[in-house]
Amino acid sequence: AGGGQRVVQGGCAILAGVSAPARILPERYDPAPVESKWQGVWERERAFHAEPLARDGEPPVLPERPKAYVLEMLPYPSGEIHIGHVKNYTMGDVVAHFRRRSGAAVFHPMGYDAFGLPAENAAISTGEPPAQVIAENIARIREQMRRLGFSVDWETEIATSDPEYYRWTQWIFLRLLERGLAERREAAVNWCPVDQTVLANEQVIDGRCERCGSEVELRQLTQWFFRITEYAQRLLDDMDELIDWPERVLTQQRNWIGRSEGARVIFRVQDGEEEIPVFTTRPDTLFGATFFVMAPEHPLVGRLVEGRPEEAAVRAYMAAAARESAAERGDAERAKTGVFTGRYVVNPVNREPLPLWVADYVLMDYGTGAIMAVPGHDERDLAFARAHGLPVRRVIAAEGTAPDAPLEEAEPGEGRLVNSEFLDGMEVDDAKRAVSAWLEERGLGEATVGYRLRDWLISRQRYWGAPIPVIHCPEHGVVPVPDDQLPVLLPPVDDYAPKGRSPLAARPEFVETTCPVCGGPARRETDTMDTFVDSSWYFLRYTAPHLASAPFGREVVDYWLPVDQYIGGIEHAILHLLYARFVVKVLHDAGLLEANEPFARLFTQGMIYRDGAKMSKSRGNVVAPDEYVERYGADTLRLYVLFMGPAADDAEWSDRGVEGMRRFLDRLWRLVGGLDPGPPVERPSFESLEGDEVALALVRKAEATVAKVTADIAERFSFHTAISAIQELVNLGTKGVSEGTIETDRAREALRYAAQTAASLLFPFAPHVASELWEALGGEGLWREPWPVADPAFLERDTVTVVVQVNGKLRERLEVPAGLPERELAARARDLPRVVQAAGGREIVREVVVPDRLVNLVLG
RNA sequence: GCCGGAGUGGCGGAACUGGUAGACGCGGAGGACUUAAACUCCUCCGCCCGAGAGGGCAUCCGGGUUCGAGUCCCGGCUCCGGCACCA
Repeated sequence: AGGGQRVVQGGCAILAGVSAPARILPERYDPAPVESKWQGVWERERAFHAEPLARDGEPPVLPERPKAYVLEMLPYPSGEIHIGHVKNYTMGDVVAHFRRRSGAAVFHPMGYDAFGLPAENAAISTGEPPAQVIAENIARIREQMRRLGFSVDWETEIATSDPEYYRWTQWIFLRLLERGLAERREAAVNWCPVDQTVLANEQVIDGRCERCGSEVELRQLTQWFFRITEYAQRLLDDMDELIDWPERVLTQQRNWIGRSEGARVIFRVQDGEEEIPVFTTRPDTLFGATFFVMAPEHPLVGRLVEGRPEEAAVRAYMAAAARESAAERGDAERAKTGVFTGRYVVNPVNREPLPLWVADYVLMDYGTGAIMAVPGHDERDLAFARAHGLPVRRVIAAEGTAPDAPLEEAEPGEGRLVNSEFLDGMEVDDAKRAVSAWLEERGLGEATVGYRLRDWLISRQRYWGAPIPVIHCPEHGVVPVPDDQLPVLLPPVDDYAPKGRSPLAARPEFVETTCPVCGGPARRETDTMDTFVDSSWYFLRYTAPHLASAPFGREVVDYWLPVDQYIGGIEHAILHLLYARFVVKVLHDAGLLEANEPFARLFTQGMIYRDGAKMSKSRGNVVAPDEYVERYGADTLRLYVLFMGPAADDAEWSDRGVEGMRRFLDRLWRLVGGLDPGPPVERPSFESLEGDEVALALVRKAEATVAKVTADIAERFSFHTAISAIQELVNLGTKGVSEGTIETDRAREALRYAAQTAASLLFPFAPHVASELWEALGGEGLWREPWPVADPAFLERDTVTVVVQVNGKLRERLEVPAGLPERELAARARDLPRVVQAAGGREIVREVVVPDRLVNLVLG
């Protein structure tokens, strides 16, 4: 379409002669100019900036409007964004736009999880410094996101590797240190031999490094831990009350925390003073204990065997256990090995001496590192007893089983206690309570709870992270860096390749310092923090991105938190999502924050596959977002990633599907482009459309679509059905045009109204093209246009289709006025020829009538 | 083994409170437009029988509840995710 056609609009139709009619849009939909135009408009108008933010020396003004903090998990700037990010950020954008137009103050920030191994490894491979690599990647990612048109508030953008940010990561570390929740101690820890650093338990998957996949070793090292185990119960309890999360994520966290109820029972070493407590979930089987086992790492083992004939064998066993990998150690199928120590412990309930063994099937970091072995009722203990010729005793007998019946396998659970003195005859649960009470009265134990969760190991022997802000003084031990000396800046180094100790240790000018307490010479801690520490509080910092006096402002953070809708990948179910909950609870307990939970609602998206496989560069099946933006436009891509299927499910990529989505936008573009110029129309009243079936059908469909799309976004997170509803509306409009049924003025107005509605509803998904269409239809600023509300008059029908069944089988459909009385409905149904035929003369014994829906005639 | 989720056309999926199974899209078949093609538009497509009218069978399998079940209950199968030598 040429520019000359605009003349027609100016009333010079005569001069323009018989040339093409006025067009409100170019003939063809070309996304590129449309998208850059609207991106420019939104940027100039600061359309998506939200207040309040915390600023130094400026008290915040809190809005009266309801707030909505909409957040997606921030990306790692280790390369470009991939198609999974597009899906993630588009979902967030839909919610943000929807809430904004529904009247909420919407906070929708973005940042970069910029510290950590991915960025550092990228730097190592390119030879550039990590800071430079991530700066380049951030610039590229930011540009990609802009081209996708996300309604992000770029004024609050942060990167966790920025000193302005990690200063406060260090500050938070110090608050944990103050509260006794950060602790340096020796423990058997996971060591990745390729990445040359320790890992948290959460970062070991099936005995392998979460990042590089290599088999993890166990090493005895002194490391920094966050005592997340102190919060195990609260992390569990608050799941039920405070947060609305997908069941599978909650289940994963529950499994990970692994609560089990049981008892602590104290065993005394025979001929010695040592007391060795055990944790058991089956204190009722205490009389069935026939031996006792300690983990090879148990600190008491050395002392117990010292100077004894068994010492050499035990020490050899301990050394062998220390060489095992995490996977070997965890393998339940392996033969049960162990050595006898020559010592005995005394069973507190019956004074029976039990031989004390050391075996690697007992783990040091669960329970107490020692167990009472009950081979009659525990599979592992039975395997060990059989391998080493130890006795097996029955203490639980199922109904009809003799107390001395032999045990073929470890029998758990149901039955009554036998061979157990004062417990005999009790049910298992009663016996548990009875024995716990008995032990407690005598100071020999008590009922207690065990957790599988381990403390969070946060130190890393790698360069690209926030330095742990403490100083080691020969006089004063571990001394925190004073708050006013933060940040402890990450020094530039030449060689940050992993060597098994922090590269910071090779910089004397970094390491050598003075003790803040005594001023004497001291050494800085050289380990850096796990990146999951950085990302455990970033959503707080967004509310105060440049605040210099504090990590966040109390009033502002209390206004925005908790995040109303958080969206991200399921892979963080027990990493980031658990850590962030923990850190927020700690800050809450420290009185720094009102919120007790960071994320009120969570949505976890599915993965996108291609050719039946996970996308990867090596497979060559990666979908590059930029190429699709180039070819089809950002709006098409955004729509397609949400249309693929339920947002929570995995989905298979299809280029044909993308083309189909583009065809839909082309169709809508042509529909709107064929309309006349003019101002937007109001919704016609229901009465005014009486008698005009075409007009009525269009407005009805428009209103039904409003209701459907609103519910799908707000209540169901069902974006693919919302999009298909808009497609139905558009299809009805294009069908009317192609069939030539839009003949009356009322019908033309209704079509225009339907097109406006389609553009309005499409906006959260495809904001550029929707804005352009809206403008073409005479509207302006669709991003601030109130979200439509359906008129209920159009949702009610005056005629309805009633289904007629005979014996539950569909036989006929009946078009009747809505609200027809039951008797009338049944009478009409009975007389239908097909019903009569189906009945075949048999008597109707029952009529089930659901008004406006169905009649079911039951034959005798 | 324990915990959680899921099984619907050729494919992705829809059916939200037990009431028309298959919306929307992909794919396929036929047609219109075109010199031709692309684009676009129209019609049809769960399976089986039937020329048709119509009928039968269909939501993983087997039972059950109900006038009526993809949806609820019981039993089983398969797949996916988490935990697992955790005492």
